[in-house]
Amino acid sequence: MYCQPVPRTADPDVRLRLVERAAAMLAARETVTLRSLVEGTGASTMAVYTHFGGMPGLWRAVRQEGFTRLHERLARVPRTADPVHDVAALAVAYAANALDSPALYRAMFDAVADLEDPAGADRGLALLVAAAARARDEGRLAPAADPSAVATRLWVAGHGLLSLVVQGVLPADVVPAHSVETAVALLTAAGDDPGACRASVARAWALGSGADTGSVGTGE
Amino acid sequence: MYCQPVPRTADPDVRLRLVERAAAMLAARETVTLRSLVEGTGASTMAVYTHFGGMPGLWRAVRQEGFTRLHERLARVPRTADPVHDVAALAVAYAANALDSPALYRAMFDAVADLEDPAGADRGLALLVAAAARARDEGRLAPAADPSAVATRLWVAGHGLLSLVVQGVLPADVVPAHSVETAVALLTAAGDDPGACRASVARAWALGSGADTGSVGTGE
DNA sequence: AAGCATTGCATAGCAATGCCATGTATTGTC
DNA sequence: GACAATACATGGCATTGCTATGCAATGCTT
Repeated sequence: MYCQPVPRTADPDVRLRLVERAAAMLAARETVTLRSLVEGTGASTMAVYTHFGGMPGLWRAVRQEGFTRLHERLARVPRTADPVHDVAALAVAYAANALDSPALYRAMFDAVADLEDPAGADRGLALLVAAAARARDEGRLAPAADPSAVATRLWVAGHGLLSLVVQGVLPADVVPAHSVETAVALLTAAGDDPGACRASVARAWALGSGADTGSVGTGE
Repeated sequence: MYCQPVPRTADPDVRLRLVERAAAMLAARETVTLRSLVEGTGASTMAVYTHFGGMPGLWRAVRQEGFTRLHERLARVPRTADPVHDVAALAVAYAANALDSPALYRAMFDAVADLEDPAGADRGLALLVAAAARARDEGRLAPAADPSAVATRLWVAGHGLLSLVVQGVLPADVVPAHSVETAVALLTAAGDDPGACRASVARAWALGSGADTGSVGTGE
């Protein structure tokens, strides 16, 4: 294969280009191989080795990019006067992110224990923990409720649902109803009033479909 | 590589041998390649193609075997007078199965939509649905509760937890506590009495650690 | 019982993959 | 302006999944 002699200085950031191209190929359902990845970028296969040390390193960077995008999306969720609504809104954004790029979501959790910056993946969860803590502090959850535990349960349940949807086991249209029921169960168990809880959670999902946080249900 | 001229008749079942060897290699954390798989079985690489059509077919058979073993384990869970306890006992067996062979569990859900017999994977869930239906019929859950929906929520949450544990994101020792809290929340939301529900679920997990259904907590 | 098609597999070789040794061009520094 | 360091292109290597070919054993047919 011939690579045009692109000037050295015109090299904004090969790392970024390669990671984004890998993510784009994932989204396009193309198989990402070393050679198919560099094809079209004007780079040779060695670029992958100088920047990532090999294909495992590239995948690590791709997963990191996935968690970065997830965090950015979660951070865009506005804070309202209803903390339980905000907890659910974070779940909506999480689901929308996964359904918008299911292949990337799969790749993220393919070897999620192997990341460049493991703390980066925790930052998203931290937003959920903070929202849960606010719900407790404002009296919606029981004073003894552990925000970290509640957030973890929500995240674990959401991940289970989305990983199964992303793999085609469950259809995408079950996500809202399933999420609402599970979230209401977990948050009610944490002390919230059942009726108020359902209202808050349902409102987040109703708003989520079509809002700028990304619509849920247009996945795959 | 030399393969001893084993007599043709002495061929109990190459399919079974290959699938079991693949599962054993997964458990031993060895990478399963076409050649490393057949090595030691006295078979050549062609056996994989005559029986499975290729490596994807082998993996399909391995996943099927995983779901078969899971179903056998779930079917061994005895039925007691407490249907909510039985629901939780199925969850205990499910978790024990996953933690006993984490690599197989990962492989099962690696492409779970691609199975020889998709209905085989549903048979395990059917046991959980039946237990939930009994809990409703015996008055533990609300009459309007949908056993299928309740079972699915339990399974989805359990899968989320176990897939994260199996990948090293969460430690295995959080499984019992997390499972109890989530199951109590979901079953209480379905209508069970909070106190009775917690007692039933906690008893199942207390018995599960060390019973012949397989101990939970000795994973990896 | 002899011929013959079928089945199951061993051998060997192919294309593609990830990886790396080597050489080379560009950049920054003194 | 020489020099070291960096970044990358080239080419080749081992391994992977796969398959074309041939052979041996089995079972059916007559």
